[in-house]
Amino acid sequence: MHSEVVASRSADQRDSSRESRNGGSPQLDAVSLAIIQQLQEDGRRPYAAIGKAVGLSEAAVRQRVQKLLDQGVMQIVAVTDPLTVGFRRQAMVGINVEGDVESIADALTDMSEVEYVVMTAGSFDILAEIVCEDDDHLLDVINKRIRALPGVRSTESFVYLKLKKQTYMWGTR
Amino acid sequence: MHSEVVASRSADQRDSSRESRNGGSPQLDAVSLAIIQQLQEDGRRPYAAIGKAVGLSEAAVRQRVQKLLDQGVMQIVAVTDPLTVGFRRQAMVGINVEGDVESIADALTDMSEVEYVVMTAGSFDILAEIVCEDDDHLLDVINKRIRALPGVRSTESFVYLKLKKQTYMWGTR
DNA sequence: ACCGGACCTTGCGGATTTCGCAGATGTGGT
DNA sequence: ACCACATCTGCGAAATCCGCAAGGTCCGGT
Repeated sequence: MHSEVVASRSADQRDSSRESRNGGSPQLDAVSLAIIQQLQEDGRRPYAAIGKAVGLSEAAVRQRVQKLLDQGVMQIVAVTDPLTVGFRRQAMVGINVEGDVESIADALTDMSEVEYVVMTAGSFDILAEIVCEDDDHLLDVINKRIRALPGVRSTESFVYLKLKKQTYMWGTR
Repeated sequence: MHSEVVASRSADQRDSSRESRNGGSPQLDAVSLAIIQQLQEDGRRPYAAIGKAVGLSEAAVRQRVQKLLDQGVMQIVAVTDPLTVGFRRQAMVGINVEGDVESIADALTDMSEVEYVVMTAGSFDILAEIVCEDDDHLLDVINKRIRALPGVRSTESFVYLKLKKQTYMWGTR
């Protein structure tokens, strides 16, 4: 039979009851974690190779991956460096709102230039990341479109000077 | 022969000289953009299917994708929802620095809990996103590790209440 | 006008991967 | 004990990947 992790597999599986002690919706066991880890290194890695690495058959890996995708636990996608794709201006915008915060957040979500929207506790109600082609574009989005939303009390912008880190390695620790 | 886009293909390719008017380092033409778009929808989509969609042969798509990966223009990876993977506390931290900003940014980059680091213009010198398992963990990272860095003058935290949008759709517009 | 380079196409096998299904195996509920 | 359910394994069959070779076209340089 194949390799390293195999011996302890059946035990590991039973562990899934324990792992499910995370509060997340569809509980993840150690094996699924390992699979995700593999796919975080290379989203196109073949199922057989993953199976060998985590101690599962090719078919089993396939089923797990499919379920993880169906459940929305993960997705396999191409991610790009905004700079090389022609977006030269980015900014984080802190927003303060009067009235319904969530409806403002929804409005931001509908803007294609807005890459990231999160409601927060602290001196901002919402943080939104904006990706634009140039300064004009950025100015337009912030001043004409965001500030124009009814209920937006104030905004503060943090223009990106240099992106130092950007990982997609959740669950890898 | 195959299908829709074929007729206008040779013309499209010649357009690539125009598209290269973006300032990005390794200029991207419209076809590569379209390929990226396909892989943003499904990172495992077969080359033949992509070729049909963008009007290229399977072999050509294969070569392009390989080059895009080699050049670091894009990567194909699994991305997960932090919540379901067991990280229940996230925050954005604004940091003010005295002295060398970049060395502080580098120090943050080395922390595994720090998912995102960017140097900014505005009332913060650095923004860092932190992903933690629970409140204790978050508190530890912010108070014990970040504030402990020599040169960090002050920090302000924005704990995430609700993530509303998170896309990886750059270049898709 | 000519050549070289970059890129695409078509075509082709062979190795690899994907995919569906049937047959274990283990677990929990009644 | 027995059944329902979930999961894993083990296959072939089909599809995909991958390298390679032989052109073709367009462009820029000399």
